[in-house]
Amino acid sequence: MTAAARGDWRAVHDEAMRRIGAREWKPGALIPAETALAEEFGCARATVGRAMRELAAAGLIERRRKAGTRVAERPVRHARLAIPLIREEIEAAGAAYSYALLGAEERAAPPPVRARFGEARLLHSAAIHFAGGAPAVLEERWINLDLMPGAAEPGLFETESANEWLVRHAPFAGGEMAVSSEAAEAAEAAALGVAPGAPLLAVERLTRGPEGPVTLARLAHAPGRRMRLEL
Amino acid sequence: MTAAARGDWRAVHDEAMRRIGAREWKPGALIPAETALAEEFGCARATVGRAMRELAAAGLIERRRKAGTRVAERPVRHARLAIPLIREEIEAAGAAYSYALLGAEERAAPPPVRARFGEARLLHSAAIHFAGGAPAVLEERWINLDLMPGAAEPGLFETESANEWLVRHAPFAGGEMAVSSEAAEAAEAAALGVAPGAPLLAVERLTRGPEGPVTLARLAHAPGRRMRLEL
DNA sequence: ATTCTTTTTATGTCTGCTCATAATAGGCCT
DNA sequence: AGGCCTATTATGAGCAGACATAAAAAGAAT
Repeated sequence: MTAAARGDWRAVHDEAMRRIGAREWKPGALIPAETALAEEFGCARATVGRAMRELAAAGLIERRRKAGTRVAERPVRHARLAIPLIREEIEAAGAAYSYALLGAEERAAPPPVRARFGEARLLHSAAIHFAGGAPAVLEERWINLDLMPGAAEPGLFETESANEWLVRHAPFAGGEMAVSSEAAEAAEAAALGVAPGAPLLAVERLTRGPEGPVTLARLAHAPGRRMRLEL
Repeated sequence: MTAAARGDWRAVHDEAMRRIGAREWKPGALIPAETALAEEFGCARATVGRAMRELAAAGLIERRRKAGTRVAERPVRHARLAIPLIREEIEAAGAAYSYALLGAEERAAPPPVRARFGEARLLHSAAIHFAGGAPAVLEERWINLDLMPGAAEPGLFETESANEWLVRHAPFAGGEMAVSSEAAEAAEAAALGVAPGAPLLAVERLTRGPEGPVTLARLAHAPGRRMRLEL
């Protein structure tokens, strides 16, 4: 019969997922070829292919030409973290957002920063984000002026955070992020209004454009703040 | 001419990405319809569709039937965190892995845990993961015995961590994760061999199967450990 | 037996074409 | 104006057939 309707590849996808979950297709084992599955489900090979592509993207199966498709030995699970603007994050929590720039100037960077940007001219900025008047996040940032010369304009980050300006103006091609827990140093503690040694959630984020690294930011979150991810 | 070769949709994808990055297609603006792009690129509509589907999945564009495709106002960026087994994470860092079970028993859970599992019978377990002999991660876990009755077998987690057993046996349908920075409490500090109040990276992870919540884990990472994500 | 070459095969992708679906836009009636 | 109905249209999905590509398997040559 006509099959199709409103989601044929999804039916294949779900059934395959069920079989994997039910161990009908065991971890590491080969599963039938696309042509065989197409015949079994009474659909075109492309439709099975679509379902399998989604499963592969989710890490549930591994596919190789000629070798065939096998169930992932250990499904590599991924968690997704939505990266909101800090302003939106704070406003979503129902608190009033405000922002204060501590400084922005072209400056020579320390070696660990230089290592990522090479010989580029760099703008350094520091700022605090407040939630309901209380300091929530301390932001320290380096911006590649060779790639983003517009960032050097004086007073640019007085009212809008560097992050928001960059989101609107910087091309994006990828990046990395690292999260750790660190004891607040004296300067950080003073800026955030917490005791020295208080546990901060430190997020370091390097953003790359197609032509190279654009910005490196370190966000120190005050104790009590959480990052939520989905998996 | 024949075009194609090894990735025609990828060429469309990359060119679209370039135009978005270069603001040739402005945020919020409609972009040409699939048919128009297909003509421009000299390929089939399905090929353009494939490229656009990937861009939509990446959050760069938003598509609606009839309304057309528009560039996302503010590209929702997200970072991907690969969730490895703690053993693999430690071994990948070049340290010797070992593991000690502190206890595993059926137990009544405190209200915040009950809130997630409802009336299910729960197994509680606690364990430490060592990297090169030094405590690295303290793991406290609740397992839904109604969904995973096999977890109740005595001695099961003596040599293999609950996490590894669950990865192999528990069906997976989704979950949530939260990361925060917390000061080590007395008991945690003693178990991890750090000073009370030391900054720990606390990861709480709830894993759901198709029939309900399977396990809730809290991993307290010793100071100095980092979580790396890609964006 | 080992190494090189050829065949085979499963996936990856493209093309044209058809139909389905959702939402807008326009027309019609009150 | 306001509300309802219908036509239009961009995306979503499917099918059959074709060719491309990578890798395994089989065969040939040393």
